[in-house]
Amino acid sequence: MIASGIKRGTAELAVLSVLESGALHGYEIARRIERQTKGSLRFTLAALYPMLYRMEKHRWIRGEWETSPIGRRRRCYRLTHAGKKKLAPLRREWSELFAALRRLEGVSNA
Amino acid sequence: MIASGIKRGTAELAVLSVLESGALHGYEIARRIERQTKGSLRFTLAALYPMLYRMEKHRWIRGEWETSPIGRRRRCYRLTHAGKKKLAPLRREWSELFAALRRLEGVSNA
DNA sequence: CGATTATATATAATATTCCTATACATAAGG
DNA sequence: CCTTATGTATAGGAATATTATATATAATCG
Repeated sequence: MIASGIKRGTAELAVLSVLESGALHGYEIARRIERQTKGSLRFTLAALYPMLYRMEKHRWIRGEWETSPIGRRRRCYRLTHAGKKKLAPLRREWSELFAALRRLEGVSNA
Repeated sequence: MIASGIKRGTAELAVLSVLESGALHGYEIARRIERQTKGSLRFTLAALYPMLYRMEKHRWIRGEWETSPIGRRRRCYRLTHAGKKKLAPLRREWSELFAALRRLEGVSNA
């Protein structure tokens, strides 16, 4: 797993990315991030929930309570229009960071 | 410039990277990072100095007071053996983070 | 000749974002 | 019955960046 100090700031991008393909609830968001990154990126739920609340406050996502097939209540989040618009510049900024670190020879060019 | 939330955690890698090619003092480290990344990555000196003290405490760098040609006192830092050994795994971890974000389609594959 | 910019280091107060620990509640499997 | 999985939620703390401030000197510009 990638150390906490290094992955700092990635949660926002990760959440927006996994929500792009459809609505998910918090617990499932955590699993998707872990699975899709093959375990490299992993967030505790204690980190994820406050992040989701912040993002909802910013109007990038919107949560709705629903009931699962077995009767569990859970909060399902979907990207808002503002959230979709936020993704592109966020990705650009991350790409720029990677380019900057490559220029410092901080990471490989592969 | 890349926003603070995103670049969080890069300072350590950036400092080690610019020190790899030779000893530098704090003020110059800040300039090198900014110049080499074409302004993408920029740290305030108030962030850099405590970072240098931490890294010296960890024995990754060692500082020595010297006097510049015009008589200014400044603290010159160079990588220690431990600091050089730290760079490789740190770079691997950052590469792994980039790969993880690409798998989430959070950034371009370019 | 005075003001600003550049050089150089240092600390205090604050913000953000992650962590561990804890709490609650239910279902499924061994 | 006990553990693991499913779900959401908050408290307390750690790490790393920010702005603001302080000190001190040299160079440059109007």
